[in-house]
Amino acid sequence: MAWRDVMCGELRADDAGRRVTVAGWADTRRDHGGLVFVDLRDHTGKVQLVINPGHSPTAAETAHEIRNEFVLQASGEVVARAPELINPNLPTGQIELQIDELRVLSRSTPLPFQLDEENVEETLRLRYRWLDMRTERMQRNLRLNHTAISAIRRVMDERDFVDVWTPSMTRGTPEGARDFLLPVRLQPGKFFALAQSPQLFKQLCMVGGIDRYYQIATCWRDEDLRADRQFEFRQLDLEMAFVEREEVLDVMEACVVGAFEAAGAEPPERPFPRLAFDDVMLRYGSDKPDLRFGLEIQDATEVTRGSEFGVFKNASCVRYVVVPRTFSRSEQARLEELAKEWGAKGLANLTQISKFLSERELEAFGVEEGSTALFVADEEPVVARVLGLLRLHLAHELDLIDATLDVFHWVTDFPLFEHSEEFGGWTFMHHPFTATVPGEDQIEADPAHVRGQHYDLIWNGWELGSGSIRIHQAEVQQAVFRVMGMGEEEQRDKFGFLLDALQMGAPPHGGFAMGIDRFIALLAREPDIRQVTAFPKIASGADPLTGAPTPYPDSALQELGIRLLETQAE
RNA sequence: GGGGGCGUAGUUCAGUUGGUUAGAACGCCGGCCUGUCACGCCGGAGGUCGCGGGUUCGAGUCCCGUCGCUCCCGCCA
Repeated sequence: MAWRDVMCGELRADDAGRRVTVAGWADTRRDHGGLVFVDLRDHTGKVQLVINPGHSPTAAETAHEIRNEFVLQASGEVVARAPELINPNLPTGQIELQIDELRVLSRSTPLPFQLDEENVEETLRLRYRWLDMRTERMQRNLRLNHTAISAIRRVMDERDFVDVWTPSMTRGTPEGARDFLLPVRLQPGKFFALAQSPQLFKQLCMVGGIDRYYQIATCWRDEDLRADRQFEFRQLDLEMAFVEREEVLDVMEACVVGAFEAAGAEPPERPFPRLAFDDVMLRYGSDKPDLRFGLEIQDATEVTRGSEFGVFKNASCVRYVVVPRTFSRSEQARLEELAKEWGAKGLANLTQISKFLSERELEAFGVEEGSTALFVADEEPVVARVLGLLRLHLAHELDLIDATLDVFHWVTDFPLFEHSEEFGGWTFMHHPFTATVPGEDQIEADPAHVRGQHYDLIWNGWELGSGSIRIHQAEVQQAVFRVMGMGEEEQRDKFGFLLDALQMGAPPHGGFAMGIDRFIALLAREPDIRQVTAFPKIASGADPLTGAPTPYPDSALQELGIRLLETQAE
């Protein structure tokens, strides 16, 4: 006999009279001594079981044993409830099951936390994730995860993308994020790296004539964990041959809209706005600005050139935000303290420095009564970053964000290179495979001003992902490597296979990679990706469920040619 | 590597200027209960106040250290 022939949440008034068998978890029991009520739950919902000793004495005897989260199988007749007994809070509330057979399939010890309790400490939820997964929230999130990915796969299918599997164990990329290293017994002293992304493999697929590649690819990066970052995460990774930027953006927008529709949410309007990097850095101080609120940054550098105010006079960049309220002395001090934490030398309030400023300057700022202008003067990147973070901080603190909005936009026209203090030279801003927006001849002549055909997708200030049109000519790729200070030998060593491929008939191509987990967290209205991940790690980098990572015996390490430092050995 | 927050019963929390036996709700255990649906009523068990040290006649409360969790900065091509 089948374990069940109907799901708990499916029964309705017109099922009255049917004899059914249901199975699921005891959500709540109300034991009246004689009569016992049990709300039986599965992922579709709950249904009330009525166990009446007059109707079935053996079932009633079993019913008194039931505790929370026991797994039960129950058979009986679907009975319409009398009008005064209907429960309007339950979709199945018009009926109940009059039970004549009841089996306990599995018992449960008392739980470490109650499933309906809110604010349970997350580490405890993760330690017992199998319980947490029974909650409506986690059921909804994990199913949304599936729904969204299914919708995206449909978009990919419709557009003739081919799902190609690429290796997880690959060659390290020391320039990027920190690699997870993987020692290998057959090659002692050498390491694979877990793929940070399938970037180079998908480009090789283009050279290989796949034409349109995609993959829901797992990626690994050994960096600190955050609300939007885990060690391992999934990307919608795609690449297209013979393609222009707009075609890539069109595919990505179709994926986003497709996922929204599948989730039953109101999709954002297409096309998403395209904003230039220089523009967003100036106005929002970030390359992933949250556009759900204003507080735009204003530039004052022209006006303050030659200012009497020393702080302004000596700064290469002066910018400010106007906040529609005033701040107390202590509030101002707190903001300045934050600005310093973010790297500014100070945070000037117009009312406090006005006596140092000229008429011309004061007029140019034109701040209204009841508003506050906050200035940062420094090198341009510092000013942008600090005001960008200040803008976000104030928006949260002053509750300026309309949480019902979904603002998608693209950021385009990124610089190809940025100057690196750390390396004392040029380094790429996103990755070194991005094609330029004309001006290949400028790559070496004027690296500071070369723009890459790179684009980021932003949702409410979260970077969902990025892509670019790639370099498909070996000479151009080598020019980029040279700007980064990479000699011929190093190029061959690290990227010889790519350069070889680019010399054997590489089509123009481009693509994108979107962080699926971030996307789904936002779609689920969750504050972090752990809430949409079945078994995430906590911020310390451990898995509270399995206890991983764990030490290994010396014998295993020896086989891999690894010896721990004394400080690490237990 | 740096900064902020938190840590009291199984869970979520309260705990006054430092003062007698550290409380509540839910959960758990026992009893009663045939129309409840967050069932109700009666009774009960349950605490290394994260850990270590200090100040004090006296510390959950103050100080120092440490551990854990968390958010942010750095980092994340």
